[in-house]
Amino acid sequence: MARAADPDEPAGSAPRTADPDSPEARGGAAFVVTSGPPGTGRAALDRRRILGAAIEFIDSHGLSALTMRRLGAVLGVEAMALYRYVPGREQLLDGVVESVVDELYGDPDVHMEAAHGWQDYLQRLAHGVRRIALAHPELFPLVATRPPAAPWVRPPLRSLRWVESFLTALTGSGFSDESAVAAYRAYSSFLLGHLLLEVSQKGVAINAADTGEATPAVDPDLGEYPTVVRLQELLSVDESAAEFEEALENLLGRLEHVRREGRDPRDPDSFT
Amino acid sequence: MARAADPDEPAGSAPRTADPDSPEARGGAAFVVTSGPPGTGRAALDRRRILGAAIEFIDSHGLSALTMRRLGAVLGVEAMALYRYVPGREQLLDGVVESVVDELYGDPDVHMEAAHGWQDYLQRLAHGVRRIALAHPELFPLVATRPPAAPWVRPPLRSLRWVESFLTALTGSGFSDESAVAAYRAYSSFLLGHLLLEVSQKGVAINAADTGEATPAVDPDLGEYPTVVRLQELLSVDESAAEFEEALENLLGRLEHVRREGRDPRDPDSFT
DNA sequence: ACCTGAACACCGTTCAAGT
DNA sequence: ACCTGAACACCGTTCAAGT
Repeated sequence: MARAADPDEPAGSAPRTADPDSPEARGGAAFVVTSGPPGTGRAALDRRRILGAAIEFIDSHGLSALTMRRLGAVLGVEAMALYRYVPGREQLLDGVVESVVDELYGDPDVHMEAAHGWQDYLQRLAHGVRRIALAHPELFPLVATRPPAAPWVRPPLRSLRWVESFLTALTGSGFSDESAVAAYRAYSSFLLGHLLLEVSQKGVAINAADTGEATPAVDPDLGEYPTVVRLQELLSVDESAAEFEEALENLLGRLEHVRREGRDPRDPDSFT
Repeated sequence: MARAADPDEPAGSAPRTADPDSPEARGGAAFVVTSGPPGTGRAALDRRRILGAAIEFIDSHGLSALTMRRLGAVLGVEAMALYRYVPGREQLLDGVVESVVDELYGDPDVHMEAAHGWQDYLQRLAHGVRRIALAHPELFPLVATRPPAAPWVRPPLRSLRWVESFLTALTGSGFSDESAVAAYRAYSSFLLGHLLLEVSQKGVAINAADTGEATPAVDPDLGEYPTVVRLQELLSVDESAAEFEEALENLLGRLEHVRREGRDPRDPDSFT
């Protein structure tokens, strides 16, 4: 009988209280990660292992549950040991984001450079980023939202390696410098908007301060919004994949226009 | 100067200079908000006043600095007093987001319904949202990222009132139900992607766990990225306003196409 | 009716100390 | 060389108590 019965709250947002007695549970038994055969988890600590554990932890418990102490527990170590490999929690998160974005390099469907033309390249890159977003829905808001290394680096393509790859592919395919840069900007905005909303719609707590709460469910007084009510079924249909495809093709078409004109896409008749 | 909250300093734990007795200094003098003539700050506490103070606080100190205790201090009250008006910190943030989004209703340039046609309406609405984003750069990531009331509500147009307004305007202007919904989705993605990136580029710590740190500045080994180096100046030019305009007009053009065809915008020849 | 004091169960982080 | 114990300065939140 740890706590007195919750006084109210129909949708109890009660902070998860761990059994204060059990020393095992100190780090939160609910957060123990299956670590393979006994002994496996004892591997030497290093930065890569820590980042990997953090990613796994966020994927399964949400960002807000990630605590230095709990991450240590998952790795079989006290929180303080992590500071030998990572300067602090903020930098840990930066490392996690970098790590996740770098997964793209291991993606066999996304080869650098444009062997089959720039449109093919941007297609594969976009789908690679989308795969990452869907694989780490709890993490993608972080990718979208952490301050980039430089002001002109735009999430989600937030590593210089990808910016370089993008720009060389385009300038090497007939884009002027100006239009390559403009294309980078448009492409980033497109990816960020679509993927952030797709990931959010998937119902994940796309939330910087995630409470681990379930879906907020429908709303109270829908009576005031007749059109919303009438279209509710249409609104609930998930067409993300097709919409992503369509918007991507539209964007590529626009960029092709820009490329052929060889000038700035803000020019009024680039899109007439 | 004045960041008095420094928690560390190698010199060990010499007794903090701040007088622990003084109730004034408890919340951290660095966060005291000028509250007009003496006595003004003592106004009766209520939910609206609390939300307003929270918005002001986030605008000037960043999200991560917002603490129940500090917010209480700003309002001349202990943190515990806030719980009489707000269930907890998470719900405070939800209220803040709702509050900020509702600023749109007070915007004289954004009237509901489409007196001058749907394109004019979507134009004004987009610019209204953009004004909000730029007015509250520290807050916009929260608007973008908090879980919406229902899965089909898409930030940044995250109030049912605006969804209703959007959908009735479009269905009343010749859009089929399907294309009105598709337009809502495309419009949301466009706004979210562009504004999140614009706000981030403005250099604000567009950061859920903002450290109050300065800009990360340029990068280390730029030598490996020759194209980035060559285009760095172009990359640093801020063309956000023009890019927003261009992308918005392009989107509206696409939607007009969809409207005239009266069918799904995913149809392949909507955009040829 | 409205606010506070004191307390609880956490945090991130430091540092001397153990092995 | 690598990890831990203990401590510090915070958090959010509860609840009985004050006014």
